[in-house]
Amino acid sequence: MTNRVRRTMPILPISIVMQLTDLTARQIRYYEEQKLISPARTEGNKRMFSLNDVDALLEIKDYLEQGLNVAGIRKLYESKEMPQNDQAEPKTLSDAELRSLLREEMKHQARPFSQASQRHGDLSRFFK
Amino acid sequence: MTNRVRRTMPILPISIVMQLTDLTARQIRYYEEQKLISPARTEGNKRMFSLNDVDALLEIKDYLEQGLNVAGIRKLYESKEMPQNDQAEPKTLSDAELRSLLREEMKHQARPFSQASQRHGDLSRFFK
DNA sequence: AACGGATGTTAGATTTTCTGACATGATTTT
DNA sequence: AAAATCATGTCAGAAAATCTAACATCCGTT
Repeated sequence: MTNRVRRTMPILPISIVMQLTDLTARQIRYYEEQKLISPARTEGNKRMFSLNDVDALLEIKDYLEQGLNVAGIRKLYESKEMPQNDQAEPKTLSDAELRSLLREEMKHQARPFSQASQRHGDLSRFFK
Repeated sequence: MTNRVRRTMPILPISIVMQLTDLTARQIRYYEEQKLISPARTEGNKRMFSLNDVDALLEIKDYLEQGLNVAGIRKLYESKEMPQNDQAEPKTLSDAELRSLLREEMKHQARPFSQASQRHGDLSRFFK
């Protein structure tokens, strides 16, 4: 529980997140606009990122490099973060959607995404 | 070594350090002026703090509350940090190199750290 | 009472970040 | 091939965060 607090506490300004992820501010803001992340804001409206946010960004970056597009990543997250809500199905991907995702995958000869999503996402290794 | 990198990497703006330590900006700047800490600076001259810096501030706060004054704390540190191995941080690493190093480590599933820090600041309250 | 140490407060300058708009190269769709 | 879409670059103007420097204040000591 305390752990969750630690990793979700917003402590990093965008400049540092840029360094940590090698993403531009433009990219980070775009991913937020596309609902892939939801960084906190200061009273003055500045974005402030948690360790979890950085993990997510690294994962997003990874997916993009493997050929997925933002929409696909969003779908992944939507279906992944459903286990909470056991109402009906975790919103299954339509055939068309799935085909689109898979086509992207094959094009870039990427591994199945079950792997990538597990590899990254542990920035806490940076810190003690 | 990597552990040292993690804890010395400047990632926190003063506003966050204020929250983490319950110190005012004035206090933090004063302690720097008095050579108790040496936070990094951005290109634009903004202070950027490491986890070690925060630990140090918590320790300083503790000492002050116990009745020591700044001069006394400085003396303490001067005699404590005499040990020869204090050139452990090769100042030759560029920021880019550091970041790349850290990212590499992350990809390769770095193992947990072991080394105990000399300081006993309780930042670990916040981070794993 | 005067002094020095630690902190508060304020002002003006500079840096950082923000949003919004438009530009661009690469694909995909029509 | 033209048009549309995606992800990102870039720029401008505004607002927020931070900086230094100076002066003020509170509180123990001398």
